[in-house]
Amino acid sequence: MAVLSRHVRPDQWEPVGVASLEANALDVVRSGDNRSVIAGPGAGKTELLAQRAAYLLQTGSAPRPRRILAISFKRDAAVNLASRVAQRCHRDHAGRLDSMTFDAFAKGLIDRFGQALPARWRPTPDYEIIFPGERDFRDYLQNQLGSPPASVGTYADLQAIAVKSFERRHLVGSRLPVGGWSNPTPGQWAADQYWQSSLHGSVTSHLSFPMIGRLAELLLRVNPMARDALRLTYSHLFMDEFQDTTQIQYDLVQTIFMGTGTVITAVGDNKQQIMRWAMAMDAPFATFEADFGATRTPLYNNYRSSPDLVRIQHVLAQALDTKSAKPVAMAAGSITGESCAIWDFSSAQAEATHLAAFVAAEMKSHGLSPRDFVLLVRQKAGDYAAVLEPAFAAQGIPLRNEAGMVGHVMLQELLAEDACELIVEILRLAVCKASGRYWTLCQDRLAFLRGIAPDDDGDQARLARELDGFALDLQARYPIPPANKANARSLIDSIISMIGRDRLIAAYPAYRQGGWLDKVLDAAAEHLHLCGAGGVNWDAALDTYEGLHAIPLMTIHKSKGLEYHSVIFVGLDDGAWWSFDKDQIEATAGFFVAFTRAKQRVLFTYTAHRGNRSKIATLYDLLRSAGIQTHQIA
DNA sequence: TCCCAGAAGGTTTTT
DNA sequence: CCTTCTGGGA
Repeated sequence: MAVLSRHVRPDQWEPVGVASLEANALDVVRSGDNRSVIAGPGAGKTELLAQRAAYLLQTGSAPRPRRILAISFKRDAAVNLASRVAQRCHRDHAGRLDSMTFDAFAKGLIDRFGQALPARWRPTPDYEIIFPGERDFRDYLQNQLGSPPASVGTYADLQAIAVKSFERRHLVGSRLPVGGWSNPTPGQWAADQYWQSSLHGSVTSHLSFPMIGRLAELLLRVNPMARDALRLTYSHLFMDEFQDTTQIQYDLVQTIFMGTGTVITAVGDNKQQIMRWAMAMDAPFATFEADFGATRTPLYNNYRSSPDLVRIQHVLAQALDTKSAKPVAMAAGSITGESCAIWDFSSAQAEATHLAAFVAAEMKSHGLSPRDFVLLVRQKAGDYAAVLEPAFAAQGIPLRNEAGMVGHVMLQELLAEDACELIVEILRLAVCKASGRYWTLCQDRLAFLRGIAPDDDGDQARLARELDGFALDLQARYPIPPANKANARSLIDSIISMIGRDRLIAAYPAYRQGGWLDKVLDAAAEHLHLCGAGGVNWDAALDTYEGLHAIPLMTIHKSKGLEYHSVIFVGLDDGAWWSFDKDQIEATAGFFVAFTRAKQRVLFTYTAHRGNRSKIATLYDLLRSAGIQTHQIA
């Protein structure tokens, strides 16, 4: 791959690392104005941003020392974009892309400039972060609020505030007034009381991420110096998954960048908007286009799914947006027979047995791995896992509930933790036979943690010797995986002390707060000892640890952005889709997201035992109108 | 302490 | 849609 640090002329720039881009994508890559890119599933939205970053950096359209800011929702999306750009660009170029989550961006602003906030809104420098579940708005509203002044209202007015919408509507519902609310409603008064006690009620302030977002917006509104510094720093802004942008995020971006020369590219798919219930804006694209004079540019290609699945997707897409254009299927189909069907079962038990046998048979006959399949559910993954897991185990296929808890940490979260990744890499290096690539991985990571430059041969060599010695020692002490949790924990502790706990905390700010690092390490120990049980060897234990040969089970929401050869949606019934009437568009969007994860095949299962199919009849009608058959299986 | 009726939850990310 | 929690009363 061409990795150049000198500039390329814009007219000579070519996309890097992909065969081609469709015309509109290339247009967006080279654009110099604000764009909202609406693109369906599999259109290559992240790839478009990666190519645009490469173009701007390599042609000098984002001129040094100015930078590109890429804001994502989720950590993995932010990391994914950064690594794609790093693959395509010289280190000097890639280093001018700041790819981060919205929350990391807002927190960074508060950490840098927060002390410049007016006293009434100023958090302590060592403020703590409050996560959902660590606060109780019900208790606050019912028990901790005093009586309001007569000008605000009565005690009964306060009790009338809905607990469920207090945070969304009052606490972080709108931009914060610099001098406080001048004529507060009962809701605003209660919100202000909460703000003041969170900021000034104890030695350290306690803030949630939505609150940090609101404070960051206020900070930049009242502090033109900080705001101008950002405008000057960033020549370009990317926003991924824009359909799920919240008002808090939008307001911050608007305060910083509206009416400036910073060029914004917002990318997403309004047909995949499934977060409105969690504060996402109603029509973010239209608002953005109106406020920023952005041009809408759709993408038409689908690089993910077979032509037959793309055809069915289009039927669903039209239910969400009558004007949606038919995508161009770019991937080939590989399934003989039905690429989509509805399977009826007499019981959840029969369903589990049959699905497990089906997956096992498909793996065998078509050389597929369990990771080519996904079991999707609407909600309560644990309930489904309880029935499906034994059936798949009977076929020799482990099932992994991504939302399952290991100790106090969700499995999916645990495996994505930096500390956890490092531990696995070091274990692989030390105890596995084919450990080649882990040497480079560990060496790079440890060099980063210790601040050793890539070209510092002396220190790099010393690090390599230390790693080598540590690996030999570990091999000798743990010839087989640890048999109990205490053993696993002491193994992990010795790895952590080699890495350097302080260095870990310094490099990853998340470990600075609370007992998160210890929660992660404890969960890692628990998981390691469970995976090593039953006298398996190290390779097998670590494969299980990483879920390499397990079929994943997850909710639709967790599957967003992922893709699989075959999608098996378990439970297409009224029970699972209880909220269907509340917001039919959003529910159908969820259905669309589930369907569009598949590259080759989608199966829906139903059993009357779990519920009817009258409330969601429109979903069944859609499938029927796309020619999909229902089969009574067992 | 138990029972009952009505309310609430479920689908999420983030250092 | 079904399950679990909550508060008030016995």
